[in-house]
Amino acid sequence: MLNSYSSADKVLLAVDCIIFGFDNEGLKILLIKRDFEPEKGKWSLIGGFLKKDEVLDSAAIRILDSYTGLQDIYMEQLHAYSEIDRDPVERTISVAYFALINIENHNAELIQNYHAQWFSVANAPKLIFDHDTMLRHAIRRLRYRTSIKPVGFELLPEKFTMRQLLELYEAILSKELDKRNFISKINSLDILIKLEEKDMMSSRKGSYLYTFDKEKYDAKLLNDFVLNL
Amino acid sequence: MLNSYSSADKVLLAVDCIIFGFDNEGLKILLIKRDFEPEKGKWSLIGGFLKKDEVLDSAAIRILDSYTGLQDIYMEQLHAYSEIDRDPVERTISVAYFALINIENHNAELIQNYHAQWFSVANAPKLIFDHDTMLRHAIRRLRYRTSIKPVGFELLPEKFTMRQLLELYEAILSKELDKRNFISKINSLDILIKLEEKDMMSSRKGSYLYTFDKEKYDAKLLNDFVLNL
DNA sequence: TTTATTAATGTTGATTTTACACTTAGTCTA
DNA sequence: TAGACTAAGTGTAAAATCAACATTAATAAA
Repeated sequence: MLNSYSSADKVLLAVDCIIFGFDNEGLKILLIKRDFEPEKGKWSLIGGFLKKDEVLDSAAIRILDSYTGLQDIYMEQLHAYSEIDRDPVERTISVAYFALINIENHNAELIQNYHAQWFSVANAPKLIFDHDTMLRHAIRRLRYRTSIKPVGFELLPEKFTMRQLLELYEAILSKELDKRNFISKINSLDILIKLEEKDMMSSRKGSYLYTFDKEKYDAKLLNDFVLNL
Repeated sequence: MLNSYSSADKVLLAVDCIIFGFDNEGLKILLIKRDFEPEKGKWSLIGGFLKKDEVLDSAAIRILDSYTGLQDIYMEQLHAYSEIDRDPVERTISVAYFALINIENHNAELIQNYHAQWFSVANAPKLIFDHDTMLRHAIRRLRYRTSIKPVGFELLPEKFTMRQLLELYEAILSKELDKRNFISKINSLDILIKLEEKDMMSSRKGSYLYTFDKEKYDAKLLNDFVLNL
């Protein structure tokens, strides 16, 4: 009978995380060198299995924390992957999540212990199973998400310059943007605070630091914006 | 050990389908009156369990077919829902799919046997479990999807009038659209064939029938469009 | 042939988007 | 301390797109 619970099959459920970071070299992902079979020694997304009494979102949070030591991170469910032989060991359905982290904050020691490593998205190694597909989908989703929600800031330090923000969007979209047009579009969203403070690292003149004004953004109770870059 | 397959928990995986249809009354969904416990007699999305050697997409196709007799239907995975007690009988994770069907094509006898029924999306009954959430998400996704891909046509007959197309988009977006602006935006996509034939049902004058030009659309090898209505 | 009904069609002003280059501030060095 | 260097900061004009709006056309019924 179609709807009988008892006769239905149970399956393994995994969670794989596409962990994005950003630095002055561009958009990065955190990968791990598998130290167990199958595909030992190959590069892989960071993942784990769902526990019986755990919600998918929590599993993703747990897995991210265990590899990076980070909490309170922006994560979003991407898609469930279920090809029969996607994992050669055993039938496993994987629900992919992507995370946006400030690359400076992760626990370096932890990721070293796990043989994890940051790779430029542009020239990441071939990944195991269907992880390349997951990554491709994650980038597509990231482009969409950053065009309607203020989540790009998750990838930057608390205080950032307009140039950093510009380069972040350029990295996400894989295309060059016009500086002046970009700045005026960002300013028209009216969600940044321009600080007194300047960043003196990048130039003699120094450039103003900005910070995302979450209170103001939330107070608008608004629908998503449309950021056409 | 975190990555050991054998010690990981297995869970039940369900697939629930949000089946959209459209007629002159507006956007509809197909619901079923549950004839088993729990929540017997309540309205529910159409669903079933994933089989051991089945891919999620196939399960969704199988379930849709079994309730409507339809094949070759546009379906898209929506999201995986995993709240611990979402199904009170047993821990079940459900992957929701939505389907777009031409409402005239379904097998009426089949859906009658299943006590399935079409409801206006606008005033659908309260659904069991988290199915209301799924429906809400499906509508949001449908709005997005139809704004970038030519999938709205899936909800219409092979041949349709501009008025039908307009009313479809109005139903999807829950807002009125300007007829002239709508038509010129649609025409600028250049993906419809205007037939000689007219539909004489709706008026004395009759209105031209159109059909979606899939060949032309595919031939463009293009990225998604942006339909700003 | 008049009437009634829905289909079909274009223009204008407003807004948004794009393309584009010079000045400024501050540090370094000669 | 003057001049050179470097990235930051800033505005405008032309083009494209969007939004608002009303009349004529075709046909069947009376």
